Order: sequence, then C-alpha cells, then structure tokens
Amino acid sequence: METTKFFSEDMLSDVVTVLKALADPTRLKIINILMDGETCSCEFTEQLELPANLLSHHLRTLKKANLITGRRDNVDGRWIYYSLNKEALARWQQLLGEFLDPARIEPRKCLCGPEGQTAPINPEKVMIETN
Amino acid sequence: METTKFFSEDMLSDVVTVLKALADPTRLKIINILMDGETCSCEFTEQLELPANLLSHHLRTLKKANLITGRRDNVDGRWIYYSLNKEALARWQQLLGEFLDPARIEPRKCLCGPEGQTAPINPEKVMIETN
DNA sequence: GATTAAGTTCAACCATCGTTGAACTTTCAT
DNA sequence: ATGAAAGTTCAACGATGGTTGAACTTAATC
Repeated sequence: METTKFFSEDMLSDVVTVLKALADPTRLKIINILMDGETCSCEFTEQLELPANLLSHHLRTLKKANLITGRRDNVDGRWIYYSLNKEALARWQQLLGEFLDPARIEPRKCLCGPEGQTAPINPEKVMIETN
Repeated sequence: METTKFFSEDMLSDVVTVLKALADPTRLKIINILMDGETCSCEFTEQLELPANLLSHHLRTLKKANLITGRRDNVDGRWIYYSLNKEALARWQQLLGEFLDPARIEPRKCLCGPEGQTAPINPEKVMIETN
C-alpha cells in the first residue's frame, strides 16, 4: 500500500530548492525588499549592509530557484535591476498553501501498534464482534 | 528610510527554522505521511526505508520546529505515535501565504539608478517640466 | 587604450547538516 | 534479574552552504 504523493518525485527537487532558497534570513529580507518593486542593488547594500559579492551570491541562489529576475539598466549597462518572479511566487504560494493545509489532516489513528490491536477505536466493529 | 518589515527580528529566526525543517525531501515525505493521521514509526520505515536513528533525527528536527508532536502507546510504552501540530501548520500556512503573496508586489520602479535620472517614468512630472 | 565602476566568479575557510554505525535508554516480556 | 525490542543519543564522516578576500568580467568614461 502506497501513500498518495503530494509532490511528484521530479517536483520534489524543485520544492526543496525553493524552500532552501527561502530558508535564509538575508534572502527573506531581499524578497521583502523586492516587494516594494523593481530594485537596484544599492538599496540592498544600504538596507542589508552586505559586501557586493555576498549579495551577488544570495541573488544567485534566488535566481536559481527562479524566484527573481534581473535586467540591465538601459542607460548604464553596469547597473542591474532585480524583480520578483510574480508567476513563480503565485505558484509557490498556492502549492505550499495546499501542502501545509491543516484541513488535509485526517482523523485516522494508527492501528498497527499494540494500542490498535487491543482497543479498536471503531465502535461498529465492536458491536458486530460482540453480537 | 527603512523598509517595512514583514517578519519581526525574533520571528525571523522561527521562520528560518521552519523553512529549514521543510527544506528536505525526507521531511516533506514525513509530513505528507502524517497528513493521513496519527502514525507509528513502522509506517515511516516501511514507506521511507530509513534506519531508525536517521528517522529519529528527522523527526527531532520537525519536533524542534514545532511542526509535529509524539505520544507513547498506552499499551506498550516502547511505541511512539506521531502527529502533525495542526495549529502550527495553520499558522505557517497563513504566514507564508501572506509573505509570498504576489499581490504585495508594488509596481514601483527604482529611480536611484542612471535610468531613473535621465528618463523619469512619471508622465505628470514630464508634462509639468515641459510646460 | 587606460582607468574606473558595478557585478560576478573563484578559492579557501568554517559552520551546519544529512548520513552512518555504535553505544545507550527506556520499556516490556520471561 | 536477564534479555529483547523500540527509540534516542553520540561521535565521526562527507557534503553542502554562508562568509570572506582576491581575481576576473563587463561596461562606461577619459
């Protein structure tokens, strides 16, 4: 008997990648800053006080998780602007919301242990057996 | 000028703890199995094919994140049953859902870069200046 | 072309984490 | 008490990941 899988095996890897990308205080702050709209890296270094290379590393991690995108400045190509991937965010909000949904929890109790053997929780079965 | 914080500083650590607890394929599977209701560890070892100590380690991580609870069998105290912490799950579903909400993304563009200096995006301001 | 500025990449370090095997604890059975 | 079973804890290993400083790329300026 196999449990119904929520995430397919190939999707599991993506889920873990995104969750790992989210599981860092600096990157959570980056995402929150990006909620204000397209942002240049000067705001990151100002608000996060990170060296440029470390900021680059975290942005790279978020990029690999497909959570953000970057584009170069039209006037001065040295500058880069970063934005949240709105579609990806919506997708993960939805998927994680469904996965964590407490309504999915079933009231079933495990019957394979000693407790389930000696004290069945099903009242109907008790009635039938005692008839 | 400071960005509006979504997670308070003390809460940030809890968020990271939960996200790190979730960011592992085995633990995601454990959570999904627990969606079927209270479960003894025999189901875990059967479905996950993990050595007992490794399973114990992952359950411990989920416990520390306050995502699951355990209780001993009433008949045979050697057995332990695990359940999802429904309230915690509901709370994180809510919080992560709000945090990731794409509706929070504002359309603002960064004006501090070269692009913003030479080509203002505000049409009104352009009208006024050319008048 | 040389120089400066914005970002990235690289190598190295250190901490964390998943994994493993063994020792240990707790609980029940004989 | 002795022994077995269910879980936990411990120590060690290997891999991953955040951090740092230096070298490198790319792009604009002189």
